[in-house]
Amino acid sequence: MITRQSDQALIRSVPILAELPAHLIDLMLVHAVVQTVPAGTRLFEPGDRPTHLHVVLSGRLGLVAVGEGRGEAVVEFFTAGDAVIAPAVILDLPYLLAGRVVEESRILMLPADDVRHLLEAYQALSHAMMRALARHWRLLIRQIKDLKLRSANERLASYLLILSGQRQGWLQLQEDRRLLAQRLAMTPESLSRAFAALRAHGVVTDGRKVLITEVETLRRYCGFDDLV
Amino acid sequence: MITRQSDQALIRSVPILAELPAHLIDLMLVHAVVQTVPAGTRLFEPGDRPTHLHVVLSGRLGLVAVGEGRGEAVVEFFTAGDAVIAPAVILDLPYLLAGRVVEESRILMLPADDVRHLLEAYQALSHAMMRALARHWRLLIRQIKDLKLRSANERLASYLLILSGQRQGWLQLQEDRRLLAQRLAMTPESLSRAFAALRAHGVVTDGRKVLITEVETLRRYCGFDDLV
DNA sequence: CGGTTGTTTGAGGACGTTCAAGTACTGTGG
DNA sequence: CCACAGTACTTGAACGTCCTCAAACAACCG
Repeated sequence: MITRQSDQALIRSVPILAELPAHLIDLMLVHAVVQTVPAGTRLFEPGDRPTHLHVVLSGRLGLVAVGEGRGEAVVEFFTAGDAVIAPAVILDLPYLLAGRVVEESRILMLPADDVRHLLEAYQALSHAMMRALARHWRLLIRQIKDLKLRSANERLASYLLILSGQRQGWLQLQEDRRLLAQRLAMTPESLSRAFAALRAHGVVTDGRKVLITEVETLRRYCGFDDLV
Repeated sequence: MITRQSDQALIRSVPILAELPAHLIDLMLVHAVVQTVPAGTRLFEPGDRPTHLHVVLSGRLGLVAVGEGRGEAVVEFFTAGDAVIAPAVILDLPYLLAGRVVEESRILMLPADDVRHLLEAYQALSHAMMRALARHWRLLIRQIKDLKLRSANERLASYLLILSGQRQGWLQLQEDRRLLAQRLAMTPESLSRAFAALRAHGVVTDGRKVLITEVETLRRYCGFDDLV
């Protein structure tokens, strides 16, 4: 039962739900609950069977690859509106990644069985889910391109350009350096050096604030392509 | 118009089509054509708008990331039954990758407009497509984990274990060393050294044939996890 | 104020690339 | 049948990138 009015509003603006007819949204929410979870919470671990589809209403959550004895890496951050690892829920297969709450978040939890049944029954829902997966698929491709073709410095440059929308000006990093390093597949030390290196290419830093002074220089430095 | 009997059989065993009612398959094939394309054919380049959904009926095709001045990398190989870059077709957005035919293939080409219309109209189709995307999503995740957490040698070991189904015995590489190196994000030289290194962990090679003698040794070496 | 945590800097080393040479296999034409 | 060229793969040496380890520094908080 969803009680808070603010949650109701947030839920109806989630991409996979936004365009659904109201009665279908209500159906999805029958057994749904919303939880406030503090930073550090581990929602699930690799190998767990998904019991719920988690949807981030607010806050921030990291998908973490755990390599026994090989450290951890962040595959992606999820924020408001993202459905977390729908593929595991859809296919009813164990998670490949861990879900860690990075800053306090409100999470909508939809029972996995309900989701699967509704996906089979309702055209509008499976179509919305398909499009959400397609969009996310492209994010992963962009990341694989980065990992295979770019150096550590270039990966940081590319990440900053995407964050900034390729516009000159200040932007605010949402993660601390350690997490950002794990997302960019490098150590915190290398990240620090990468920021230092980018000073020569139009990037100034001040704590978690970053100023991009020369977008074009930075774009050329990392071979940024405009493919959306 | 699809004339060959053998194509008809292949088409009906493609995952996204297999479970559809016959009349829906017929609808999808109204404007479809099947082409035989030789190795080396470039089906599309990054930035191209998708005109067709390509489905591989036989042969082999590589999805290639092109980094201006940074070389090329293979993101994934596609073989019989795979629908090639459905996300670009679904969203009607430019390709992020190039499609290159690696060995002579027969390709089913479905007009993109038709595919999008049918995806909107038919529950069975969007559901099948959603599941196909979810499965492929997990492949990409596994690759990102490899790239972020494993060394070059370990990536090769992991690739061989997946190819072999984790069974002892001979297996046949389908790609030449250069392409395999591009798939594993290393140079052909490093790949050669990686094969040499794996000799100490239960792997023997003879041209494109590879013998895994000690599955367990190899699993431990690369920290292989069983998550399906 | 000391302790904790997050970031930077430096030195040394491991992993992987680059460049260069060498070997093996293939098909071609004499 | 052999000489030759072309391709695929391997091996070696030097170099560069990034990691590891260690220390220094800053900010924050009890």
